Amino acid sequence: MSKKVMKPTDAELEILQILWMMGPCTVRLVNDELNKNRKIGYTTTLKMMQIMLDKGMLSRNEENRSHLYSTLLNEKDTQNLLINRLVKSAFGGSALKLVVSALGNGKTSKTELAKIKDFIDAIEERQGDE
Amino acid sequence: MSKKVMKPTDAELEILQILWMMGPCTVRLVNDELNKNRKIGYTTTLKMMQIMLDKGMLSRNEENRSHLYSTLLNEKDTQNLLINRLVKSAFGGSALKLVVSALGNGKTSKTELAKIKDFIDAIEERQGDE
DNA sequence: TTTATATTACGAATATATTCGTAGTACGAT
DNA sequence: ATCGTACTACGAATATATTCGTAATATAAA
Repeated sequence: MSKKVMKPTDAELEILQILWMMGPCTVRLVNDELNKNRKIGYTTTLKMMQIMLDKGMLSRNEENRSHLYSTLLNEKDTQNLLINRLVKSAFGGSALKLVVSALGNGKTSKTELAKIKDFIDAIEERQGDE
Repeated sequence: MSKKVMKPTDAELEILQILWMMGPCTVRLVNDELNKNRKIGYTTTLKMMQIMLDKGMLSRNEENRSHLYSTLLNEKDTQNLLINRLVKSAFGGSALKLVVSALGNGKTSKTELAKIKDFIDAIEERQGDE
């Protein structure tokens, strides 16, 4: 049971985000959602989702005339893939540098910073000594 | 004086990383460096760098026959651009989630984790109260 | 000088991503 | 049954990214 992980394109990621957030959707729903951000034709969205189906990123339920699409990509796995790629391709392999860059823009709130420290504490706790 | 920031493609990023690391380089040097990771033809690298020159990502010194290319993209700015895009496109806009994901794979050393906490402390210090 | 080598310029093939139009079909309303 | 609407399938245009071959030219070596 190997988990499916693949690198989505930008347009595919837009669609995945909607499916991750809203669960199984019709093309119509996804297209409406996309159009909140930018103008995009219905058949464009349809084609994209058909391609993603071909690629094995999505599945669909064809019981009804308007099909219900679901994502087959795990959100966290995909996020990890993208982060690891970015760390490798733009930060010389250093996750530290990436984190510093992510936090260093001054836009992260005190609350969030505190949460991150808590999170690190938890990791350290789990790691113990080695 | 607006700083130049643009989104490089994957292949372009490979080249940028080399130039950021090694400073101004000939095509030959960059190509040799690329071939440490994967086979890629000399004229492919040349063409890429010419395209990047067109796009305004690189400049070059033509005094000698073999031109010396330099990057015009600031490393940190580019990193920030890529991170911000990733946060937006895959993490629903939450830098916190990205950081958690980056640190959560268990591959970050105690030393690095400690460094990050120090870094956060420094940010908090700088932010003061608001 | 002649020859061999390294470099640039450039066109073009290939691959991939993104967009949409058209045609066909199912379904509900009249 | 007919019409209008919503949906799917599919081809294809467009854009962009990636790859490399060929030709021209400059430099160095013989």
